[in-house]
Amino acid sequence: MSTKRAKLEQREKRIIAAARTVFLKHGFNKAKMSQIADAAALAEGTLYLYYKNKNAIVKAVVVDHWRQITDEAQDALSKTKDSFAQLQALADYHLTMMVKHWRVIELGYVLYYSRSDDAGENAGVDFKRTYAALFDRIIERGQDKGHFTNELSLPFLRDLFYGTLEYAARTLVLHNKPEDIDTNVAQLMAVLRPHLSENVPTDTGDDKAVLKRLERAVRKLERLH
Amino acid sequence: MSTKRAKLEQREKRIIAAARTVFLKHGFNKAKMSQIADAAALAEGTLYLYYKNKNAIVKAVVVDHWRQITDEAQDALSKTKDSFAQLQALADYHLTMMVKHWRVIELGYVLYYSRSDDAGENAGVDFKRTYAALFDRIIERGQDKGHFTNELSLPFLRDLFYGTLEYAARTLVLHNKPEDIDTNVAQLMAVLRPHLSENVPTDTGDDKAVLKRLERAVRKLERLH
Amino acid sequence: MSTKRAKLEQREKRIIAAARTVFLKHGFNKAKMSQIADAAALAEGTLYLYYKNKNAIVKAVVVDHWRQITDEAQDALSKTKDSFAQLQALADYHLTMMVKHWRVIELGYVLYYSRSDDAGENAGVDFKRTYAALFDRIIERGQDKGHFTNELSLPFLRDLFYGTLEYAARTLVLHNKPEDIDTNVAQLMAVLRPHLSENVPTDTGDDKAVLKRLERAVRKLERLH
Amino acid sequence: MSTKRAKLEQREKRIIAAARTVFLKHGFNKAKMSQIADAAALAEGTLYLYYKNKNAIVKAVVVDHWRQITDEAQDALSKTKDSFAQLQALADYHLTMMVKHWRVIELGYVLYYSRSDDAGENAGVDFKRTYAALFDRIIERGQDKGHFTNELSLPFLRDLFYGTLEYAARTLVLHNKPEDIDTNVAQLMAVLRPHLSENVPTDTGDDKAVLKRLERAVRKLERLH
DNA sequence: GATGAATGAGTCTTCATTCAT
DNA sequence: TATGAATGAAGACTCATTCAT
Repeated sequence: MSTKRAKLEQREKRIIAAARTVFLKHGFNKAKMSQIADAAALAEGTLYLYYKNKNAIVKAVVVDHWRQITDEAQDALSKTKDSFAQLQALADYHLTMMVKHWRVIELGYVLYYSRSDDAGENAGVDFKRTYAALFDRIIERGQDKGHFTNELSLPFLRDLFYGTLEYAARTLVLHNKPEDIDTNVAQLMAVLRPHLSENVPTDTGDDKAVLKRLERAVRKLERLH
Repeated sequence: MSTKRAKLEQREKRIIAAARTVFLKHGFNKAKMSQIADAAALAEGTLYLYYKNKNAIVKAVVVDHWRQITDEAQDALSKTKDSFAQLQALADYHLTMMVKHWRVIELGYVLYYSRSDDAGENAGVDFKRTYAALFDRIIERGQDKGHFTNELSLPFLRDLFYGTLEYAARTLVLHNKPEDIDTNVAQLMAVLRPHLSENVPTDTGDDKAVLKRLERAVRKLERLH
Repeated sequence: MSTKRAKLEQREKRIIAAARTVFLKHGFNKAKMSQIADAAALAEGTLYLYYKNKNAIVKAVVVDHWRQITDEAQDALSKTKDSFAQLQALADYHLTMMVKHWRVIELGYVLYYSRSDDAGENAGVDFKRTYAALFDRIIERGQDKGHFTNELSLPFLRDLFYGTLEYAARTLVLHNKPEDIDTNVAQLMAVLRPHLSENVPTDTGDDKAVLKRLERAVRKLERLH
Repeated sequence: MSTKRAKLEQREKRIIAAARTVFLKHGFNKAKMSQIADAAALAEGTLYLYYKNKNAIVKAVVVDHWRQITDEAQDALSKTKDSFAQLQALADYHLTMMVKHWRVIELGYVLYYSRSDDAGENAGVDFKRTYAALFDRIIERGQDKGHFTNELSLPFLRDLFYGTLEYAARTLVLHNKPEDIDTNVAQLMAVLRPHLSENVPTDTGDDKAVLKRLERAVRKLERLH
């Protein structure tokens, strides 16, 4: 019955949701199976009907997360066909997501660094891959269409893109300024543009940027008193 | 007395060195106090004479690591006075170090994400700060000397710099290509140069002089925070 | 109705057969109810419609086994009327069976040594009795017919017979030499013959033994009243 | 310090003693580590300083038992130089011991039938070997001295000897008649003698007929029970 | 100061058994 | 009757930390 299948999936989702909550609150090691069971309103043993062990649960949480944001990101990209605009949309989406789901990302590291003896259990730890490929595709298409140069290597561009945004996210989270997402995205795009677009008469609006920041600085000064 | 002090410090160093080895090999959770004690050729109980608990030891390891690389980086920087060359030297040093000491970095996260109940224990987790400041100083001095523009905000530049390099390091480590350090550094510098150096044929604005002075003023205001 | 009864019994047999397979493969404790259910092509819960619990199933397996080999042994015995030949046939059958079904025998011990709190559950653990009685009957009949002496007590003879064969079976199994069954049987018979057959010049002290037993029998009779 | 070594061994002995008690009372599977710890007046964790796991403890119990009885049996044998007398002494000792320590013997089976994945953990499960060798040595020496024939193979003799005694022990235990040890030993020796001794002058009794009839009468009385 | 044996709280996981469907 | 998903009690084992020597 599709009902059965549906119920099963719903249970799985409930477990994942519960687990995510608990893992985010306590981190992998301090999260207890009993807490997850409680949060999912299930018996502890029941968890093991759906997932082999604690590791399998984190993996499911993380994989689920990346699948979900891959879908969302794809939606965000579909709104424009311009390669550069897509890049900006991805940057925006990524940074927003990172700030919001910071600790899920961290959770992913648990998977990298817990090598189990059971071969095959580590399979599917390439959860980021599809997501990361979104970036690659934008770049490659842009290059195919002749909009982008390939002055910089794709791996480097990717590292620059995601690395910068991850650090930016961390900065924003630590300093508790999630409102600066736009600024960071804008600056990242400013950095990338000349290395992607063919003959961009270096960015106009330079002075405007300065003026904008002046305004903000002034506002802050005003607020300080 | 100074002998006593010296002996104490030496013991501490031996513990840190031992702990670093063990932590790097097994990660925080799988590293056992007994292993650390063995590696330090001390009894387990003795560790507790020098460090309150396991957490205190990781902290010491991480703090020590960052202090050490801060020193080394400073040495690397001292070889030139040209701001851009310094930046390149820092990038080179940082990437090399990251590739080499990848897991120490990861170790640092343990500290962020293990909130102990004991207030104050989490103090001093700003181990990266001094190190990160190296970058800031290069940029600021470059700007002060008029070599660098401040088209991009310092926090953003910092995130771009370290974020890109961390991701690049991860890529190099995962793909096992530590020889590509230079390529990555070169590309990063290529990306940064136009946003730092003055003489790049930026837009042919006339009122540049004014803007420039304005910019510097803004920068200082911003730094005042 | 008899159809119903028949179906029920068939189900029980299927369960027993499945359980035997699983128990033999894994031993009692490592055998899982789920495995038995799988092997019987039934749902786990269904097992409990036929047997109260896991213990009841082992018991059924063991009892069934002994009943079955009792039948087979009886067949083997029916081929001759000579007491000694029957004894040999039984020895041969028993050793062959032991080597083949070694672990079923072990399984029987589980029943002895798992005292359940539920009184009465342990009833009927005398599964071996009927089988062991085969030996007794051969001896007794042989004695009745005057073919066998009773120089040795029946219990002792029984222990000698089965004990020797069980150890022999173990030896054969451990050393993986199931072909030596005949040799062992032959030696056992050689040992028994002089103590059973009349015409053998029996050993001295024989009369004393008889007298002693007479005394004991008398004493018991006295005690009975 | 020999004090240290002594203390260690004493602790081990205390654990073994405690474990033996608990295992005998509950059997392997139902015996809990916590019970053993309690019985040894130690913390549960302490057990693991001395023994790797529960299995290691049973093994130690069983091995210790067999070593001990091997020693005791050797003492018992040393009291005579006559091969046959030694055999009788061994039979007597063995049966007495089996009746007394019945369940320790059973415990040994746990080791046979619990194959661990950890290679080498199963090493030393030949605890019986040295003990069993006592029998072999008596037989072989007897043969060397020309006192024993080798009409029957050594392995068969061994199986006969130990098998019979084990079954006899079980019978005695089950029927709760530990006083019949002598009877069983006597009968076993009676069985073995003609197959070992060279020229036993069997008695040329005349009054056989009388004895025979008496025997039958006794047998029937005995059967009446 | 140094030791390392002892501690025991803490947790994942298993699996016989139940019961709603 | 049959099912099999859900249960939850139970237990082996780990390891950071303590403390008597």
